Amino acid sequence: MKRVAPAASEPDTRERILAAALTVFAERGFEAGTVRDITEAARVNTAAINYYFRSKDELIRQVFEAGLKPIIRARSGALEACIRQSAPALPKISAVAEALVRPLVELGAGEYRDVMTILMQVRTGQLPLTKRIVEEQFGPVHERFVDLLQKLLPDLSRTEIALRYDCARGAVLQTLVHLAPASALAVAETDRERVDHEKTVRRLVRFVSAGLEAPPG
Amino acid sequence: MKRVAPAASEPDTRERILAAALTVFAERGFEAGTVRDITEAARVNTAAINYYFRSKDELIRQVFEAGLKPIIRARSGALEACIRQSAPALPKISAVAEALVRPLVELGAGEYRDVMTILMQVRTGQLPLTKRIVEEQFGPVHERFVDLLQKLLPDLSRTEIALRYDCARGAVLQTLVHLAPASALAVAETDRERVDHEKTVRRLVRFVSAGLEAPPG
DNA sequence: AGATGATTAAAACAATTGTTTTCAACAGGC
DNA sequence: GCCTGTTGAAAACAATTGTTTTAATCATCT
Repeated sequence: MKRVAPAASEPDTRERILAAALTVFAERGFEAGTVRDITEAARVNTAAINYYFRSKDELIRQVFEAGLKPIIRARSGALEACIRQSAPALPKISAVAEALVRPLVELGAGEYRDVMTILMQVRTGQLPLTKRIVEEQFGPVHERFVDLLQKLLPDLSRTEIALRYDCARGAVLQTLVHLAPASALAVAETDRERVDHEKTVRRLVRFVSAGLEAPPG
Repeated sequence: MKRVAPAASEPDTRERILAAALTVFAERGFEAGTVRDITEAARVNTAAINYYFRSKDELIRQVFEAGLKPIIRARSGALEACIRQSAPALPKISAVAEALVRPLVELGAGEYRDVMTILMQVRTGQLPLTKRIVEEQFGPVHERFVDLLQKLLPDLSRTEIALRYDCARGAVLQTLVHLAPASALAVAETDRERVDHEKTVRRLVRFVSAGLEAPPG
C-alpha cells in the first residue's frame, strides 16, 4: 500500500520505538543501549527496528536529529525575539544571556530532558556520527549568538567572545545535570517546580551575563 | 613468588594495560571500549586483564580512580596555596577562581587529557559505578571550595554559591573540550602551547570571577 | 638442578550484540 | 476473489562481548 491513510496505524509502532529509544539512549548511552532494550521498552519485536529504520545507526540518527530540532528552534526563536524586542537598539547582554539560558533550562527540565542528557553525553565526541550531527545542527545558532555578542562587546576579540560563549553554554549544561527530574506530566509541576526553574533561570542569567561582560584582558 | 623485587617485571604489563585502558576508555567510552581494544593497544594477551584485574569493572575502577587522584590533589593543593598566600586575610575571588581553573586547564591540556575526557563522559552518570567514584572523590574538594566562597560572598545563600560553583566548573570543562590536543611529549609545547594555555587560564579566570561575584538577586 | 609460584600465550566459553530470515496476518486495487 | 505490498512475530544468524580454561614459560629460592 502507498500509505494513503496513515491515520491509526502510523503513530503506533514507529513512534513508540522513537520514544523508547530516546529514553534508553539517555539512560544508557548510544552504544550501551541495545536494540533489545528499546524493543522491550516499546513492546515491539526485535525486527521492527530494522524494519522501520534500516539499522541501529539510522535509528540513532533519527532519534537524535528529531530531538535536537525543537531545541535548536527554541534557541533560535529566543534569540530572534530578544533582538526584535529591543529593536532598533541592540539588546542588552542580560537579554542575550536569557535567550541562551531559558530555552535550555525549560526544555532540559521538561519534555526534552532526555535529549539534553544525550547532548551532554555526546559532547566528548566518542561517536563521530553524533558529533557531526551536533556540529551541523548547532553551528548556525552558535554563529548568530557569537555575531550578536561581538556587536555588543566590540572591545573583545572574536576568539575571546567564542570562548566566553562556550563558557556560558558549559555553565548552563552543568547546571542542567543537577536539575529537577523533569516529569513533564507531573501534576505538581505547575507550582513548585516551575518556580524553581524560574529562579534557576534568573541565577544562571546573572552568572552568564557577568561572565560575558567581564572586562577585557 | 612473593614479588620481592618488582624491579623490572612489574612496570611492564600491568602499567601498559592501565595506560592503554585510559586511552581506549577516553576515545570510546567505558562501555564501548572493549577489553580486546585494550589488550591490542597494550600488546598483551586477553587473559592478562582478568589476571591483573579481576574483571573489566575492576579495571575501570582502578584506571578511573588512579587518574582522578592527581587531579583532586592538584585542585586541593591549589586551593590551599591560594588560602596560604593571602593569609591572614581571605583570598580574592579571582585567586579562588584561578585555583579552580588553572589545575584543570594545565592537567586537562597535558598529561591528564584522557582523564578529563573520561570525567566529562561520566558526568551524565550512565554507569553508576563511575558516578559514585566521582562523587566520592570530588565531594570533599567541592565542599571546601564552596565553604571558602561562602565566606567571600556572605550575601549569597549556600545554594546560590553551589550553583555558581557548578557553573564555574561547567564553564571550564566545556572549554577543555576544544583545547589543544595535549601531546605531553611534544617538543614545541614549551613555547606556543603553554602560552595559549596561559591565555586560556587568564580568560577563564576572568569569566569565572565575574560570574562568581555577580550581584545577588 | 629441582621445585614453586608468578606470568604469558592460545584457545575456547557462554552470553549478548546487531541483523536477517522466515512466515503469518492484513490491507486495499485490479 | 486473487494478488499486491505493508506490518508484525518468532526464530535463527554471524559477530563480538567479557571471562575461563589449559598449558607453556620464566624467574627465584632451596
